[in-house]
Amino acid sequence: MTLSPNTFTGEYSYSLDSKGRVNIPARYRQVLSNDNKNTFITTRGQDACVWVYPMIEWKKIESELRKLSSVSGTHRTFIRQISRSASPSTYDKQGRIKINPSLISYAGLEKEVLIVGVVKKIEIWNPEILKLVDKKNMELDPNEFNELSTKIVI
Amino acid sequence: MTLSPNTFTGEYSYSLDSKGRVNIPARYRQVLSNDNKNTFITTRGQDACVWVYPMIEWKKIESELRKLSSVSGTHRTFIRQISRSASPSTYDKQGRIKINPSLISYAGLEKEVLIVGVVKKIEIWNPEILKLVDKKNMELDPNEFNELSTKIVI
DNA sequence: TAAGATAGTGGGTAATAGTGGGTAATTTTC
DNA sequence: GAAAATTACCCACTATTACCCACTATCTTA
Repeated sequence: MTLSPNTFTGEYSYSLDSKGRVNIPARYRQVLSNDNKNTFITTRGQDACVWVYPMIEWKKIESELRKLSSVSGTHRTFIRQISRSASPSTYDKQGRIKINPSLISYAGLEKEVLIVGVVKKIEIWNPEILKLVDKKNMELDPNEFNELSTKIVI
Repeated sequence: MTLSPNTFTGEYSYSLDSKGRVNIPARYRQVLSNDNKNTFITTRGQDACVWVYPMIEWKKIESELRKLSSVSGTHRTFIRQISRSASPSTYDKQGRIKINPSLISYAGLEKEVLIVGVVKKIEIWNPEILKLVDKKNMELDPNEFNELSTKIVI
């Protein structure tokens, strides 16, 4: 099976163990390009979840951040917010990465987690929370969906 | 784990000891390029924190300083401000650098400090103060902030 | 469907990282 | 130039992490 490199789709139900480790689905590891060196960057998602970027993808963000100036207060704050929660994690022989305690509590993760591929990155959710967020979004944003449909054809 | 050299992300809670030393997280030391000779430059941050530059990165700022006439007024003031309180510090065998008393009082540091990687440099905060600053920043500039995040992160 | 291979989970242990403090060397001050 | 203060260097203890091994479940293939 050869899909586009560094592209993630589908969802998987996995478990977060007592040491804060989660397995990255084998399917996802298989599509990683070699220049990622088996490393992901975990960070806070916009929603209440953990975002997991393949290293290569994160480096693009990093280089954009490097271009911002520390003279501007807004830029400084922005860089800090994005950067502080980002930390690299190379997966072990069993394919697991470590999630920081602060990210675990931010995303409200418990033993059972849902891993969702969202094309360029991976999201890790507490399944209960995702259910709620989904429900809320469906009700709230019909306009945005319409707007999206003008941009993307499925 | 192979990240870009001299690039810092993530946050760590460490302690400032009675001799004014703080540990530089091992992760940060590992990504330092060799030409830094284990040396950082500490200086006043624009916000109420201590900025810690790898020596190489600092040298770029120094060369900006030499070109003073060619940069804008605000930039010039900015550079002068951080330049005047800058001092080098090589970390010891345990990976600790020394922070000047004047910087400690400027940043209001106490025993527990928060070390934040902001890409090109490292910030050292009193966690209480950062919390307040965060809160204040939330109220500022939501537009510019959103613009940045849609452009860079999503 | 049986057997081998692959994937996911749990836990033990050696190595590394962080913290505190002592002492000798160096610098500062009177 | 001597005393005091500061600094640099070293050692030791503890907590944390990374690495490894083993077991079970699932998937694949003959």
